[in-house]
Amino acid sequence: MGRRKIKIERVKDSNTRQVTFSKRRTGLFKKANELSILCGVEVAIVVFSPGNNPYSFGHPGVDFVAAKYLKLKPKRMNSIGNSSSDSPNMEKLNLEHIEVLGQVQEGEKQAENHDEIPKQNNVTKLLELKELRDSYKELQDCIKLRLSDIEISECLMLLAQDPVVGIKE
Amino acid sequence: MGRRKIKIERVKDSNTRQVTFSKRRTGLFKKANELSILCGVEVAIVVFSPGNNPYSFGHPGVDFVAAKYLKLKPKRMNSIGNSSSDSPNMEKLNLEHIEVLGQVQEGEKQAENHDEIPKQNNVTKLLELKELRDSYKELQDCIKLRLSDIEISECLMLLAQDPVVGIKE
DNA sequence: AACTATTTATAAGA
DNA sequence: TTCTTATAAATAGTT
Repeated sequence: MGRRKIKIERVKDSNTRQVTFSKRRTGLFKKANELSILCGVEVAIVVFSPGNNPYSFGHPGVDFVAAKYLKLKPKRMNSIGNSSSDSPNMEKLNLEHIEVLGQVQEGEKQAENHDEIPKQNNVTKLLELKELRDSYKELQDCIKLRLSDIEISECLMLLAQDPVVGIKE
Repeated sequence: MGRRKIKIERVKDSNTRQVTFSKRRTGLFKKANELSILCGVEVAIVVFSPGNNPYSFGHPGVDFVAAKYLKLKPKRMNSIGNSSSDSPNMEKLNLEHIEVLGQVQEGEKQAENHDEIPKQNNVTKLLELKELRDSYKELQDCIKLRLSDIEISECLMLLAQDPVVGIKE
């Protein structure tokens, strides 16, 4: 859409990135405004700049649309402690979650115990933070792994159910 | 941008309006996605269709960006929210927390995308994915809760270490 | 859902 | 930063 075609990937030069951000943010908000008028609909956008400054657009207002959207969300279910699933996969997944959760909490409890020891310097705190960070990393890895498993199994299932005859594109 | 130039005003024909909405919503989300990648920034969009159905796009997630945005508004916060300014370590921890949450939500989004593959016989799998998302949410909540505990305990420790003589601001 | 004539957005340059 | 402009991209009306 300019003098040259560009790949959609992070712009390397920080200055160019800021310029691109300004131009495209303007374009995005303009499009959102047109959409809301043409179709008579409510829209809200929030975006943080490369420098982490917030910019927003909303019709009739960001807060209004956000509130309306967030009201829809309370569709919460309990699945960890309460195995409402008959699926063996889910069962395994839940067990795994519980296990990881336990590990995380154990790590955190250790950190808390260290708190009670007469504090001397930042070394203890740093260790705590490191532990906590490691716990998060572990949890994150576990979640990604389990998600991959589910995704793969679903792909296989789709293929089995509905054999590929032709692939478009 | 089409066969003819149009005025930016509410499209009268209801059918045309719905078509315009679909096309432009797709375009808007695509632009938002490009912006977030090109500039490495966080963005969230919520829009309600002419039929009042919600559509959203977000990187790393609508809720994530919304929460970050809404946090900016309450200028007055107490203990937990402000603790970061008293402790460089806490700052790092908070950033890490945000990062991890973002990555988890990114994983969730992948699951959601698979959700949208239109297949009728996948009810069971879809339910599993739904539960998976819910359990992730629960995990997130749990992590947030534990993090609050840690924050509180660190605040108490800092106070014990360094009794407050004066409170700035 | 595709197609395409046009309009619009924008990348690079000034 | 703001303007210019060649070119890429989006889309209005059509099929």
